Amino acid sequence: MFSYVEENYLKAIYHLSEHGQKSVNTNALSIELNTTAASVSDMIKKLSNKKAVDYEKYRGVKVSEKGKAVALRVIRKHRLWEVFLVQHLKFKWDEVHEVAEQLEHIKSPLLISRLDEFLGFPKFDPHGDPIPDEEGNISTLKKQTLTESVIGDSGTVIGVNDSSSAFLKYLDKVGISIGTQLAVVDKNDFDGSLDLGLNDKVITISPIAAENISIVIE
Amino acid sequence: MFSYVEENYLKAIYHLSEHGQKSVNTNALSIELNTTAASVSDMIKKLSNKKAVDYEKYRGVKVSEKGKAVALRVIRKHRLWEVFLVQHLKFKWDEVHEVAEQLEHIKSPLLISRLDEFLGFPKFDPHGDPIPDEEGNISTLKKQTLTESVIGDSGTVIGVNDSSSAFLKYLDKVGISIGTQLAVVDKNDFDGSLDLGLNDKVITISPIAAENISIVIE
DNA sequence: TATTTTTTTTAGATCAATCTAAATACTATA
DNA sequence: TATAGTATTTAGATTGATCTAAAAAAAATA
Repeated sequence: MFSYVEENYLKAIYHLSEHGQKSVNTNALSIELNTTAASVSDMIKKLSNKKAVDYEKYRGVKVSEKGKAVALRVIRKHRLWEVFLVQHLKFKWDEVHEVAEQLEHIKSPLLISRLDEFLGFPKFDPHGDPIPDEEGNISTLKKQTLTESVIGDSGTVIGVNDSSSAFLKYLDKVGISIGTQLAVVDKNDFDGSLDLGLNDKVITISPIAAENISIVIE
Repeated sequence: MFSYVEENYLKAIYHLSEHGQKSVNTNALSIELNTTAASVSDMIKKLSNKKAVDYEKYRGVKVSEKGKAVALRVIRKHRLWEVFLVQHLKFKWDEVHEVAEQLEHIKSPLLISRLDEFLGFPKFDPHGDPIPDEEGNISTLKKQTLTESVIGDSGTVIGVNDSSSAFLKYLDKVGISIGTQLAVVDKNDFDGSLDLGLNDKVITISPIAAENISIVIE
């Protein structure tokens, strides 16, 4: 139905439009996709004929409902593969993008539903971005770093922003991993450290660690 | 270096030539690749310019050392992904081909070496075909069904030819899975059943089960 | 061996995706 | 509001992969 290239255009339009809200101009797309404005113009015309985008000449472009569904399916695949790469193949969170860009175009609904199941139906990717479900529903929960959190916030760890082995080893030692439930018990202004409640105990982490741990509030 | 399409041609040439031995004719390739003889002619010329095949007009084509290396890398990826799909995503052995045809073209050496490690460095895919290593070395061990085995043969289970859930449940019950070491202790001519030694015990399986279990002799 | 049949290659076209250069439309500013 | 500047689209070409139809070579057969 949609080619590899068309899928990439729809994904880029969806992203640049901030989830399909505002319309996207040709130049922005040509930069995002590393191509020329002329090529973008051509492709938009094609996607418009296929009813995947709403387009008025010189006025920019938006994804249609149909195009949005395509984009969300591709994003879902991208993020599920990222989870697989990080959690099972020892990729660092900053190494996954290029490979996921390829894997996201594999066409097999069975593959993706099985992968989702294998991964335990994750709701966020290793960067903390939400994974759309099969119907394209996407969580509006926002990730935040522990630095941004306030006393009383409690939620689930969904990712880390530093994937050095030193940091990962530290996280392992203090008992934090993806999925860990925790609460911000206190913030110590004098040095920026945080007291976190996890399970029954309270641990203290440095501001540097806090900056690199992302949670979603539930 | 080589496009998706070029990789598929090299793989097809390698397969039809029986591991690069005999030369392959245009018509056979056009059937294998579901295309026309004219297209094949064009592409062979291109691959010949890239030194991936040895080609003389009207005389057929063979993979060069370079082309063989490409083909083996693609085959390696295909078979590793098949193992993943069957062992971790619950695919039946006869459902994997189409998806593996796509996955085999993902370009990332890191991905493949990590996948290999994740899978435990398997030597055979779920169809019993050997998986080339990173250097393109490929086992010459031949798979055989237990039906073809003779008394005294001992080896490792590398695949099953029936992936019905009934059969898989049966295998689980009798303690046979991929990787199981077993020996053919006896064959009972009157009903075709086999006595197998595995671990310390001896079990008897029907000729139907024997037909559907493949091993390699070590 | 001459002729027919089959296989393979070439010639020329098409399609998707891209490009450069030129034309056109919008926007900002004097 | 005219005009200079920027953004966008169109025109026309290119590249990779494919096709059909015709020509050429090889193989089979009378």
